[in-house]
Amino acid sequence: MYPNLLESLSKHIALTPEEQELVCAAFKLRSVVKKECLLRPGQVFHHATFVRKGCFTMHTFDKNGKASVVQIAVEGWWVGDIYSFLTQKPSEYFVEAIESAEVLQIHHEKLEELYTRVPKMERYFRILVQNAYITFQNRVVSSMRQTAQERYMEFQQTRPGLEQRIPLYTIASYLGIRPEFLSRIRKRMAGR
Amino acid sequence: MYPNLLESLSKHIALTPEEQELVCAAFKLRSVVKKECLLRPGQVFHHATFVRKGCFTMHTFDKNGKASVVQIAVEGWWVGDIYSFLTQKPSEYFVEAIESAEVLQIHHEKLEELYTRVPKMERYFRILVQNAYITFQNRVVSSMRQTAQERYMEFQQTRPGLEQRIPLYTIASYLGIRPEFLSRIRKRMAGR
DNA sequence: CGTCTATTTGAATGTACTCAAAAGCGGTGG
DNA sequence: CCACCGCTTTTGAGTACATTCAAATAGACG
Repeated sequence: MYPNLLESLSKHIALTPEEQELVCAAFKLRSVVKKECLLRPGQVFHHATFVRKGCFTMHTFDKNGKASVVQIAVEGWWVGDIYSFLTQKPSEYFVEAIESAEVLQIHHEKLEELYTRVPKMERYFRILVQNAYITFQNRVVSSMRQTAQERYMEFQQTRPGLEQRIPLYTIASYLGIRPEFLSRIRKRMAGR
Repeated sequence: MYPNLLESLSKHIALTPEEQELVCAAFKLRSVVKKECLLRPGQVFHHATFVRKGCFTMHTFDKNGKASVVQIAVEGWWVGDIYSFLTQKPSEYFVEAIESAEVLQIHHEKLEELYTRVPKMERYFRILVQNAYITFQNRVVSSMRQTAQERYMEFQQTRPGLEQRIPLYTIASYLGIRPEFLSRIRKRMAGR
């Protein structure tokens, strides 16, 4: 049994004890060392992946070799390329552990099977996709109307504790700015 | 029967003639005059809405009264706040006709009913959400690594014909820039 | 035609980036 | 335990991209 997974599920669906067992039995625990990649461009993201411990980023590199961080996931979050998982088409992204981590994974096929036994899970994953969708829509809107500093302050509020845990350059890339500039923003906010 | 709706459905699912009838019968045709709103902030988006003719934007205004255009939809597209529709929660957006238009609409409840008769439709709408999701994810990434001019050129390619059809300030807002600047970009691209 | 709105232009400004270099920091091996 | 290495963060100076504000021009519609 995986209490943190169940807790996350319980936010959207109510499972009976039997269903909880079925669900947990379907997932496998996997350890991931720092800098290990769960996904590389060209690969299909085969496993729905719940972070039990540690921290991941999903990112790509542009032609100049600069990273764009699309997603940051810590304990209690799902990580990975949702689109590649749903369509089982190759991804364009890296999914990389930036701390040593533990994840709970279920293979795409096995999830389909689980849906037939625990249909509520289908609802859960549908809600997950909806939320991911709204997250990106909001990110588009806030990148249109907010300055880098405003986006950084929003980041601090919505993702408390992350700044002291992950490198500055990762946050900068997530916010769509250069590390040098985030450094200046921090200095400015500290009041010199 | 609505041929353009059926054509759009056929891109992802194959319907029998009987199913096609069922589906078309479930939709209602509605005329919309220029500047009319199908949705305003605070309202729930009750109808899945397919554009048969004309053009719509989905947008909000920030505290300074500046619009942010989140979506532009023409014939053959679906329009509206997917999140509000799926969750039946109030929206934060306007959905406005920028040309007089005709849409095909199905109420949220009636769609649920249609799902039981034509289960393939559930698949169709799931794919629609996935595509909307990937669209926004790509927009986040391209706003991180591209200049305004590059985004504009991408827009021209992915949405051919739209530039001569909708106002410059709408495109500018969609791209996240000011109209004056888009005007300069166009001038620059025309070669003086 | 006149009015209203949309677009263009100019000048000044601000926000964020580039490049280069210095400083800080953590780990590793002598 | 300290010196050194590699990587991250900070700092400085110059620049590019995009905005602001104001005014002029162009287009659309009645």
